[in-house]
Amino acid sequence: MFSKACEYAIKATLHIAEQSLQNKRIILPEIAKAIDSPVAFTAKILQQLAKNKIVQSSKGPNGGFSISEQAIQTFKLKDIVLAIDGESIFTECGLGLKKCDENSPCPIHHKFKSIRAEIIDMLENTSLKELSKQLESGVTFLKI
Amino acid sequence: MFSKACEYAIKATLHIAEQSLQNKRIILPEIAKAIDSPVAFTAKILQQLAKNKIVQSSKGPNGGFSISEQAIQTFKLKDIVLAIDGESIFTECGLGLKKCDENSPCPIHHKFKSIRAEIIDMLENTSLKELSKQLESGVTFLKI
DNA sequence: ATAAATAAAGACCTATTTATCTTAAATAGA
DNA sequence: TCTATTTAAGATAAATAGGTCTTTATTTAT
Ligand code: FES
Ligand code: FES
Repeated sequence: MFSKACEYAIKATLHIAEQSLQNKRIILPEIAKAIDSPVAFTAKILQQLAKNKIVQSSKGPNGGFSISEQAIQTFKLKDIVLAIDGESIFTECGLGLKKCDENSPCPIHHKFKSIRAEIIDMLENTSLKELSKQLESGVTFLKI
Repeated sequence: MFSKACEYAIKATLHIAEQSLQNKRIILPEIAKAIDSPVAFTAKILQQLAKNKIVQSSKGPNGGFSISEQAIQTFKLKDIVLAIDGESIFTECGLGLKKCDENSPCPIHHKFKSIRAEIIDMLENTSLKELSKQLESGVTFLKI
């Protein structure tokens, strides 16, 4: 469903959010450890998230990554997916036709459309808050 | 959702089915043309479909590919997807955890589970018959 | 038998994604 | 100001997915 980069992006963002809810900054190597991801690749992804104002980065001692309470409440999964994977998941044909078009539908268009609608609904309506709270309370996990 | 190979596999199979419903064999270059796919790559995919007994191939003049009426009625999308992409779509964690496990769910597990169930339902319950009939009657398309 | 038409098989190439490495920039604190 | 700590940026490398090419095997018709 998502690229590896996007998977890491979601996990990293949620881990940062979990820490930020406790007013803690967190540095790259600890993020990578928490989500079981390659450090340097994670750095690239966090750069992109920072450029997209989803996370905030700061350099130097006591630096690291954080997310504002405001952002945790307003950003949805959709925002991360758009920032990393673009809009393909929202628009593309399930069989790879050049365009997903109601007027020349592929064989699975109608069935795929409703599944895609569910995916979009999930991405649009799932907030970072909700997911990071669950992480904090220990009912969900970011690795193994 | 599917690999490129799997997309081609589904389209090729449906085109062959459409032809077989009219008792026509069809040769590789015509399949590739009908589904707008690279010929040599399509050949590889058809080989795999033939090994998995989803399509039938025959060599030599008047050779080509076909599917039995029986197969058209009994095979589902699921069979093609399993043959080409394996079972990952049916089992893997939406965030790439090593295992999708109810007992240590990732943050999107519960939401993803229901979407995945819909996908599986679609793949298990959509027969080649149904889709190739729609193609034959011109309400769906395999390219552009 | 021979030639033509077809798919099968396997080696090869290319593009994209995933991942790493090296250097630079910024910041905090001594 | 100097050093340590952190992210940013960009070049590079490795792995995977996507795609091609060449040769072989099989079949049909002449
Ligand atoms: S045309 Fe294929 S999903 Fe819409
Ligand atoms: S654990 Fe991630 S989808 Fe089940």
